[in-house]
Amino acid sequence: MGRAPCCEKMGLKRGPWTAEEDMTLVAHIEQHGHSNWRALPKQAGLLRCGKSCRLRWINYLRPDIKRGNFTCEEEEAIIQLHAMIGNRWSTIAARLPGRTDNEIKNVWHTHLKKRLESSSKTSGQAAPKLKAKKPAVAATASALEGPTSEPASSSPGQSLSMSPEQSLSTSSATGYSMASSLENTGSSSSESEEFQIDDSFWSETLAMSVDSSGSGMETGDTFGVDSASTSSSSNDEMDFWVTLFMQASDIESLSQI
DNA sequence: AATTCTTACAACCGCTTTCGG
DNA sequence: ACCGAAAGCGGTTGTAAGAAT
Repeated sequence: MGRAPCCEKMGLKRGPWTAEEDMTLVAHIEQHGHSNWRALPKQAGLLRCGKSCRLRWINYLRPDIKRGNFTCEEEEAIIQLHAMIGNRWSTIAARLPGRTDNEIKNVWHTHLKKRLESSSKTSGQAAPKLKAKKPAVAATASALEGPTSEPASSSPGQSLSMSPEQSLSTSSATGYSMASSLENTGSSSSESEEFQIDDSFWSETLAMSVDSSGSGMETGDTFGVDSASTSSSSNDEMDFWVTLFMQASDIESLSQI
């Protein structure tokens, strides 16, 4: 089937967004919504393709975006979730209110991954501290951030309600809690191949877990997701499995004592 | 002070999935 | 049931800013 080109490239602007474009996009979405991304740039008078507009809105201009450095809890959550479900950035992002899949992906590739790699090399030793991150660059957005925008440095406890005990007790310094606890259970799989769950697993398990989100576990609370609570049922189902894995990890780590 | 290297992040690309006719 | 359009997603790239030399 003939796939539609991602966008007509003729005359459309690319590259970094200007503050003016941002304001135009925000104003248009606030007024008309974004029911049709394809048509939106034309309606708003932007020389961008709809895809670019959508990305800019989702990753940067949305009012509920939380900017600023990731908290330890958030990083820990990313590491754990990634160990469980792999590169499903949008799913991970759904667990971290205010964070986008793109942002999480970037954080993973830029330092979480490196941190894990270096700590696995120096197994047992604490991962070397990464140098302080530069303050979040919000060049154009800073001009847009109104009084309603969340401060860049929201309180750690606020972003994730997962308690330190919950998040840290299950994890070694490397963050490979799930992997290590599974290995400890006798799983012979190596670190690289542990927890390779294909999509069929998730589709099957999610299909089986209908209504399982009400199983008494505070799944939403696990990561303090208020947005997730209003999202699709598939997120609830994912909640269940995420929580299940984390609890299993807890049990395993307890059994080691 | 100038240059080079490294890091962080915004944005793009292309594939897959979903939806409507 | 089929097809095409649109949206969603993850991988990758480009580049600005900071650090190191």
